[in-house]
Amino acid sequence: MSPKQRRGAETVERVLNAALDLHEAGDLSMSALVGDAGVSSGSLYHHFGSFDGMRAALYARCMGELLDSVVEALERSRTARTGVRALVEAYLRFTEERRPAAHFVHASPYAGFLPAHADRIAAAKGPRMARIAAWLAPHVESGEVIGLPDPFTEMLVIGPVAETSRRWLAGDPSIDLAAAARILPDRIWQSVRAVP
Amino acid sequence: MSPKQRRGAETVERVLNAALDLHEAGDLSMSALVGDAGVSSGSLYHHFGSFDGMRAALYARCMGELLDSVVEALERSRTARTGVRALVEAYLRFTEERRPAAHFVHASPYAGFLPAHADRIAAAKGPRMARIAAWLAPHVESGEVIGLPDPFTEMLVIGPVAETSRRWLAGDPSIDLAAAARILPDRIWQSVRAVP
DNA sequence: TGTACATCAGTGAACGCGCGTTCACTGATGTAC
DNA sequence: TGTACATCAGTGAACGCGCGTTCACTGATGTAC
Repeated sequence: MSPKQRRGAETVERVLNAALDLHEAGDLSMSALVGDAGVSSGSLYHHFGSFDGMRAALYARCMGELLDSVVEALERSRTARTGVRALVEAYLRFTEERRPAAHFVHASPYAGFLPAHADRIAAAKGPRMARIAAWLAPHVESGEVIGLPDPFTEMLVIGPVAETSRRWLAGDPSIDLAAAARILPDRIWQSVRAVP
Repeated sequence: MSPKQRRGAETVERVLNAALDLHEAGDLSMSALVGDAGVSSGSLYHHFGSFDGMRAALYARCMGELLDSVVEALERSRTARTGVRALVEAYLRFTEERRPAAHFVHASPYAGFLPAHADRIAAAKGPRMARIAAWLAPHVESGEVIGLPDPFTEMLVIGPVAETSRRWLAGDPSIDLAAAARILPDRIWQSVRAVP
């Protein structure tokens, strides 16, 4: 189902870009997408199998990009403290600079198309999450970061940042992402550091 | 638009209950709702004005209930530390015990019906949020809780809990709400306490 | 270098379905006198 | 206590619309010999 020719890969890109724009405008549908991307519905089915398949592909791409920028920031950091700070800042920067992608990522979890394409999503998330875990492990072992059962360190770090992004994306005028980038990193660090 | 007779109030309740069940089953639509609630579409329009109006009413009800249980837990606590703990536990308990309501609250923010009914939502949230703020203020003034610009204390407390709930609601098997209730309160407290 | 052929990519009219909405109407409830 | 009347509550057939999907087809690309 993934494109075998250069022409096909370009079409897929064009469709996903148009879909992201349409979703940001609150008007993503098959007919609108076919119009904006300049592609026939048949071609869209050729590449994605279904409309939901297209949405799953778009979700995998956006989520992959978000995790990439987070992982990149993380792997540039040496200490646990600067790593947490860099991760938080990268997440917030992605939200601001790539608003449509961040919006789609946050809007999708209950959209219903994820369960049917769980494998594709896992393929996009898995390797990146593994790199995050690999980065974190030595800092837990060294006693800088508290060791918690599996997803809770992630919840503590991602939780406040994701909630802040979500509110900003929903148009809450009381959210200032720049202020969040100043305030949240230190506070989040306090929640995951190991105090001997 | 709110019911003037007892009969009307009962119908509204019956409709909202059926709608919540249908949403939990992933099948909330006008026709399904009319069938399950045993009400005509005309009656539904009489009370809610539109399908989206009905969803806004359901959201306001669920969000009000969630905030009520959180506020109640908070106001039973005297110290800042036990308050944060009680809030986190109440939120997680609500997620587990009132799954359909929690699910609807988390699934709605990007559904598109909220902006058009913002006033109704604000009426449900406002008073409860004010009580939370009123509870918090003296603990900030006394120097127990760090004073942060407006929504950031909320982000730090709600963020990890909301993210945990969301994952659990989405069916993530790695999330254990009981473990979350054991681990998160202390860690969240570390993120908002003022260390002199 | 040229041609045959399999596969990939793309077309777009047509389809059925289920959605939310409307409206002219009947029945129930409560109040005024 | 009884009756008239305004308002609230509820009915359900009918409607139009836009949705995602299908399919028989043509055109483009790349490979083998």
